[in-house]
Amino acid sequence: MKKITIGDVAKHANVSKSTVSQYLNKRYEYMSERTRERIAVSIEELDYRPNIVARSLKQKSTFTIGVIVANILHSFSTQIIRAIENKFHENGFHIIVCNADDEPDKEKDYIEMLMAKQVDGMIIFPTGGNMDLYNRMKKSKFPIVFMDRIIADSEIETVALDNEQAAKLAIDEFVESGYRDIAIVTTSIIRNISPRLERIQGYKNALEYHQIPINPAYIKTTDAGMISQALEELFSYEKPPEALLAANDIVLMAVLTYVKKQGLKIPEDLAVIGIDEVPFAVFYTPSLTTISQPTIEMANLAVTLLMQQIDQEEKGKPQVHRLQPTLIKRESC
Amino acid sequence: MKKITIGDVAKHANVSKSTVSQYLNKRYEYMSERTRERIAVSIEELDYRPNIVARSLKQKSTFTIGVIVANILHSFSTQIIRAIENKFHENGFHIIVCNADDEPDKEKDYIEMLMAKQVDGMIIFPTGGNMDLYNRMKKSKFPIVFMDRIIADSEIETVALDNEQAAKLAIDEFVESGYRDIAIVTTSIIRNISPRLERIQGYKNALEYHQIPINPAYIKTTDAGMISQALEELFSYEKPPEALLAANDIVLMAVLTYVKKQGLKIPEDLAVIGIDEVPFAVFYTPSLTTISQPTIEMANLAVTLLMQQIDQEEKGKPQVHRLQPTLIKRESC
DNA sequence: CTGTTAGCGCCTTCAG
DNA sequence: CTGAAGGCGCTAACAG
Repeated sequence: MKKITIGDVAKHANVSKSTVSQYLNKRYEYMSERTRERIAVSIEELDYRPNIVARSLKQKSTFTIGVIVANILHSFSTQIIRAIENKFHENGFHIIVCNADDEPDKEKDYIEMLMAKQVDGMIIFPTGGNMDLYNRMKKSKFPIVFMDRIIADSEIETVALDNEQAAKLAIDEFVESGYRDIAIVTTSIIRNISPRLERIQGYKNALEYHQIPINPAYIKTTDAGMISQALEELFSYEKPPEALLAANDIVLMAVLTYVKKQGLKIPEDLAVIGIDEVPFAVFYTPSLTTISQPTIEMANLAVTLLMQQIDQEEKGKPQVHRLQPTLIKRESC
Repeated sequence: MKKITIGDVAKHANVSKSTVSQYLNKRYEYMSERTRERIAVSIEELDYRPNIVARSLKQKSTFTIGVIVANILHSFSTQIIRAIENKFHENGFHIIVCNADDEPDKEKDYIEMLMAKQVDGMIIFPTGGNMDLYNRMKKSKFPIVFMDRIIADSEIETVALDNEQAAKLAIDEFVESGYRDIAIVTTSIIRNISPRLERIQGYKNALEYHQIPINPAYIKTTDAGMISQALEELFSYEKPPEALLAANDIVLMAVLTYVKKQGLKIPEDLAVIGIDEVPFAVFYTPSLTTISQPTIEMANLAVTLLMQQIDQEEKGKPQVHRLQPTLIKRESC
């Protein structure tokens, strides 16, 4: 059951390897009708398939893209991955998805692996812990675009949400509904992950805008596993918040779990808005008001930007591209 | 910024390419301490990374595995993918994930692409629409394991849930809670997708076991988009069911949406059990009783079986490996 | 212990 | 219009 190669086809069709190669690459302008036909038949009969690895070696292009997400547990990540895959599939590219688990070391490993595999480019949700690597890649003009998280001074094309606006949308909604004691809880901030910082900033700005004093005790940032403790604290205050912005889907789920355990009622006891659209938002009772990210556009933009780099279309200065969130009004606020 | 190769390293270290190659492959038993050191330094200085594509061409092994899921929208798929990726990562393998979208043509495309890319093996959630292809792969001893869906006569190692048991667990629970009018709804069955068929069969067997007559009107199978209509029908009957088994997570979500729209109360108006564990099961009110698949074990088993094939460990007849579901008792029944 | 020599399967001039 | 020859970067005998 040996693998059949271009040589076998050539022999079978009584032509040379290069002729077959021409055929494969659709350069049959200067090829006789007859040979073309013969080659087609041979390929068919032998059930030949070109070896992409060999081709890649020669052409320095593997038609595969590496995608590294910081944390695949966020529904946002999987949504983006799906959209990216779709888009690349249209372009004949494959993607290799890697999950860095928020660990810079793992990310580094993956980046090096993917480089070694000669991927044509990468889309990364950066952990932020590998500046040197990012810079080296940038310097060597390796095609790369960042997603979701802004890495200061990285000079790398980045697609991100307008996070301040996301928080603002939520706060505006809360305020409009008459809430003033509004808390925000996000996952840990110690590694300066930009969306979280920005969402908190947006929260503060929005409160200020509405002339509501900022209560630092209403801002909780903690590891995913510690969210329920943070909530307990929040609700042990003399004046617990009446509204809460969950800065991502993981926080939202923790909040809902806490709410259930405490027998709180939404929105009477606590109004809730979550950033990130979640599948259960519609049928949860009450249905959940969310701030949705335009995942498809974000993915498409990232793909486009990457393809431009791959195709060497110089594009001036790399930028941060901010896409706009939208509020999906439901009943939790 | 040219790519630096093994040749550059050799030159830099004043040795031959093969010596460097030895070094890279950790065969330094017969290598002088000095050369080893020199090579290490050169690699460091030049920031050299081996080109895996070239290595793959030579070694006929790419250390990458293709994973094709029939439909990535099932949470089960993503859970399995995560687990598979984890496991392969331990083995130094990468995976390329493809989504066939339940379209055999797309599946075919992907299989051929992956073969062309010389992946070392594939794990497939088969659509069932490419028997000829499956057989050809099988015949050529290409390493492959099927997941989730049984393809009759395929002679391919398969990891699947004991689906009849899954349904039985649910029915037993319903019956124990005093329900007798029990419906089941699954996504479409026209392409004979085995888990769905088996779950229905398990449902029937279990009812029979409990000496409850089977009411065909209580068995609904329909496209994902049409589930709400099916439910409407179900509830327009003179005697609507009091309990409902959602055969997968997509159905479950549709059911919950319907329930909300109609203002039904779970479990008073309708008891519900869903097959597939879902993230919102715990905090939904009432929390949802589910039948959980042992995703991690299933993934690990699939990986193990595939690795055995890759390592040429002949294993006698291929089998269908059935893993056991477990009931997670909560409040919806 | 290290270097030489041949490829892996394909693509690409460049003759013919 | 077609074939011969060389090379992509790496590995694997086989000499030395």
